[in-house]
Amino acid sequence: MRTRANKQSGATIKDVADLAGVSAMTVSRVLNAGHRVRPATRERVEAAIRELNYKPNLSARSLAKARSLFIGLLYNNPNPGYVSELLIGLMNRCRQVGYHLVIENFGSTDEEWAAGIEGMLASSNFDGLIVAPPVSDFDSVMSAIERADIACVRIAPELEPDLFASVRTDDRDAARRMTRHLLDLGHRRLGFIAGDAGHGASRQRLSGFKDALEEAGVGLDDGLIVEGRFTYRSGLAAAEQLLSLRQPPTAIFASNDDMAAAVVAVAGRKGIDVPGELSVAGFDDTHTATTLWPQLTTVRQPIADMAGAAVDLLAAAINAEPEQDAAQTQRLLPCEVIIRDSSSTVKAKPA
Amino acid sequence: MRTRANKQSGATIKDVADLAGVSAMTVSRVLNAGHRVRPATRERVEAAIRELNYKPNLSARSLAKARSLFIGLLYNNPNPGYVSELLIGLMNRCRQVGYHLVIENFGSTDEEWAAGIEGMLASSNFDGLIVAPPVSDFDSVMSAIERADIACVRIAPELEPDLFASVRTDDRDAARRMTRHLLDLGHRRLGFIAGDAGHGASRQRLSGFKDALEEAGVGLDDGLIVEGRFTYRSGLAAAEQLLSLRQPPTAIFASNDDMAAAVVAVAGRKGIDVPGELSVAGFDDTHTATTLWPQLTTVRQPIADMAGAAVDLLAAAINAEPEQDAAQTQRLLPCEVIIRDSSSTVKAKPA
DNA sequence: CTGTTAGCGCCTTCAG
DNA sequence: CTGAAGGCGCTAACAG
Repeated sequence: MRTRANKQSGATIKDVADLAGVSAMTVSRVLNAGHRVRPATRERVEAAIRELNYKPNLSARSLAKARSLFIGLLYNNPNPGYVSELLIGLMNRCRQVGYHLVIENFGSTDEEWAAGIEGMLASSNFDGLIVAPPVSDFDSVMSAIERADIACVRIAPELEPDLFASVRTDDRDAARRMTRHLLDLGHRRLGFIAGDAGHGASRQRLSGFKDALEEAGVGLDDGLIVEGRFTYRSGLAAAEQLLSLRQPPTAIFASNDDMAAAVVAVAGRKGIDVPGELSVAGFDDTHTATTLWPQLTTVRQPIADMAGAAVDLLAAAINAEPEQDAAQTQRLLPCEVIIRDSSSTVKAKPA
Repeated sequence: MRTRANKQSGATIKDVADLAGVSAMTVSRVLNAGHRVRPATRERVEAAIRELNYKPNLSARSLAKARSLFIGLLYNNPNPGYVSELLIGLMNRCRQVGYHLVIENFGSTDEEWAAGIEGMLASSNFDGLIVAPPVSDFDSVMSAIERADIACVRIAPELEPDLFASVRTDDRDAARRMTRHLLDLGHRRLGFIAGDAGHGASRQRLSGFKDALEEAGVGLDDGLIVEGRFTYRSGLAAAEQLLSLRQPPTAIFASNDDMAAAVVAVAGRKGIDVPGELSVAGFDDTHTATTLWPQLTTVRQPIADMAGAAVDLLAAAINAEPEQDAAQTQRLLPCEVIIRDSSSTVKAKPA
């Protein structure tokens, strides 16, 4: 016979109950770990579940619990690497926790979102929302969510950090540690390519760079700090500027991988060996970091961890009693410094 | 008071029925477009739906229809750009059609999948499966799905093309058109960097290149075809080889963007201007294509279209009567040739 | 600790 | 063409 998409393909809670000689309710209880169940009965039920390879029907559960079990992801991020890792992290954790993830994307500007968000909130029934940057800083979106009184977690928000729970990475600390790595290799003339000043992460990374220099008692040379715009092309210009200095740096720390890749390219054109004569470090550990040769020493954001934390936080918010709007939790996750081939100890330049 | 995750946040079918002065059944009918409903009644119902902003409860619908409304995506692809675009495309279409997408990933080898797939098929209840490459060519996976008798669509399969419905891009045609673009620019000495011969797309792209040459009556010079392995580093070696030729090509078509980026890098080191003295074309339109400078002329796979087609095909398969296992549909989608800054007309080399 | 009762919101089936 | 009854699988709420 055909089994495809028929009734319940597997066993139902009733089957398990019968086999275990208990009522469906008891099975439900061992499943949901709420009420206490006598160990012996629990055993029998669990055995029956295994034997029948019973899997609860999510639709039925969701219907009975009056929870959609759906989480919406509001996002719009031009960086595919970030998105895919985020999505995968979110989905994995969602699956573990029993939620399903639905993607929503209304465009790239606050205005476009403003047009769509209200309707979405009214018509979809999400148990909660996870908002990725930069949407997590779109005014219209966040206030619409607030009005709708729906559980929400923001990822890497920059504005109003107390609005909803949030998860973010510690970019400043990461930049500090990467800089220390460069210092430990013996470098003293360190160049830094910042991102656009308007970007919060940009400022954090620069601060971390300065922190490390200060801690190490290495003087800050403003001429060695140039501003890029996170693009490859801006990195080209910045690298050109730094490497044309009368006394060029022996190491350059770029605020993202694209700009670091540009540094490697410029060095290549100028016949400067990386990492022999110039160490290069990036930030983000994107595809290019390992694509490039030499592979880039860079900072890896714990995106999967962030995703997991976001789901957990959201689940907590969904289950929390609305009355107790305790202070919103904020999780700060550490990044990882990944040392690859683009950084090495200072070598005497064979000028 | 609190509306969060309570009962049904919005209106139910009953509310709509009451407002329209009909029974719930009638509402259900206009919703599901099955049975005929008198135009006048339909009107009233639709008005009520709009007025109440009614959205059917998916869980209830799924429960009643005995369909999970879940689609599993079996995937494992190291390329983040591909994954994220695919995911987004799939989810968007799924949402339109009323399905939910659940990701499954058991690892990167056929063996790892073999270990997990059976259990998954037994315990999850997907209405259907979409299988992305390279999993779509894992023997153990495909035969397990066949045994489980579950609806399935494969994306870009290479082996046994008739097994299940499938969607793929026409890489050969795309390569042919890109090559023609280069020929149209006046190039006659065209270099080609192939991917690993084991990869089907690789062979397709090379064939397309040869097709175009033949059509244009340009002789094939085997010395101008070198094999890479789709990696940046292998592209470096290939470019080095091509550009060291006594009579180097004036244009190089690489089988993917990473290798094309490597060509640009090597040209840079050698002081060869791109596109002034050398035109470069890639394939895939990945992030690097636009990150790089000059931006890469490349081929864009219609990934979102493929995703949409895959969902549509799957929906059809799910709703089809199992008896009528008609010939499996295969959809072949055209790619787009994207002309950017890395290709231009031949210029006299200022040797 | 466990069972009973009564739905969740929608759709199938069968009457009108 | 439309309505009434019943159930999908599960879990609250209340007994015992």
